[in-house]
Amino acid sequence: MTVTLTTREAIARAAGALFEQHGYTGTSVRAVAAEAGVDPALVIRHFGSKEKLFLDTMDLQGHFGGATLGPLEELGERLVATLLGPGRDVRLSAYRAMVRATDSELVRARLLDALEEMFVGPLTPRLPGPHAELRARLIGAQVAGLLDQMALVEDPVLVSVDPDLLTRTYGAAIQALVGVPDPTGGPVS
Amino acid sequence: MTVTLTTREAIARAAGALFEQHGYTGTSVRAVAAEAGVDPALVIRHFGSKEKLFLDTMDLQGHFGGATLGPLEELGERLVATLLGPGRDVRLSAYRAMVRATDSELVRARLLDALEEMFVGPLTPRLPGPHAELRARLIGAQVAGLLDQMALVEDPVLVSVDPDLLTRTYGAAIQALVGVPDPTGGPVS
DNA sequence: CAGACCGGGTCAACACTGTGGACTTCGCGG
DNA sequence: CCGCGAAGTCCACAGTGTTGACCCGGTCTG
Repeated sequence: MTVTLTTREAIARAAGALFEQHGYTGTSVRAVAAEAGVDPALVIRHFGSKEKLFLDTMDLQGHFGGATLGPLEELGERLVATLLGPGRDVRLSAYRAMVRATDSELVRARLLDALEEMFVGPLTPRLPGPHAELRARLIGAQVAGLLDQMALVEDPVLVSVDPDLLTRTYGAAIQALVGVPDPTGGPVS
Repeated sequence: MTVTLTTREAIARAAGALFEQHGYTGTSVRAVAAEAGVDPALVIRHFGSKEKLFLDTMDLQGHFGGATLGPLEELGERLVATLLGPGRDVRLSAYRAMVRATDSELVRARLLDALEEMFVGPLTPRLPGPHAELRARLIGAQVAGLLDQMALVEDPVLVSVDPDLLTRTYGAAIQALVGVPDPTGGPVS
């Protein structure tokens, strides 16, 4: 319960909401300013540019927090389950806004950082077998692919399919890159 | 060798080049007009809007033409190999431009169409086992994920890794969704 | 043949964008 | 009390997509 709100916070809050809702190009600096009850030039003065405002506002980190830590046998399923679990809409919105803004090199760098921090870092030392780092990156790619179809393309089949089925099916595909067999069987079991 | 070029063709050609090079928001209608030696208002008159010009110009279809047709045992590898094969840069550029423009509902619909035409349609009747359609869609998601990391995020490791290794490794992961074992062994063989 | 129509092309304008610079106002330390 | 820096305001600039009015050449019709 923040009773008072510094203008900077007010701007950041308004920006976060609008960016998630309408994307990067879809929200104007003037709209953010209006929502925060502030002069447009002021938001630039505080954050430097619309791009920096976007980066300061959106945050992907921590969205897959503990999912890479548990037993390797169910890593695939756990990743998908985390993706589809609580906060799913926020995750999808954030990813959508970020990817659509990849014109910006800073945004690309941020996404790459997120990949390193969420997948490559935690997973590379844990994966058995050769090319562990490459496989960690490709696991990230698989997760990105699912996010893609759900958040960007909005495939109606995927967004409405039974989450458990999706978790088992796609989880098994991810498991193929983990290199540790899933005790529950293959994707077509 | 087209000796003469209708203005409409000239505009489309200029637009295609600029969109691939600088993306949707990165290229202005005025820039396209200048490149085509034409008045900005004319390109709108011919194509209706910048959005429609983009859609008329970019084309994803046929990029995975025959890859879904061969034997199922090597489908995964064949998909990745096709992706990385001749025309790779064009494919990546087109995908990049399309995804970054998914603000537009028309662009989303087009991407969804491409998914249906390139994966769901050809693959669903061929995949053995249950949930064939879902698995076909998820194969599309996997391909999209790889495209993502290469074209959008531009992961330097993935773009420079040995294509054969990438083909084998990621191909095996896709193969897990095909449901037919790859005779060459698993991803960590 | 005159006149109407019509598609292709030009020009100026609109409302909007992100951003920079000049200016005022306010709170605090010397 | 003075001054100084931060916070906030206002206006202007260059650029965006798009529109409407206009023109001009050819073709079909009366």
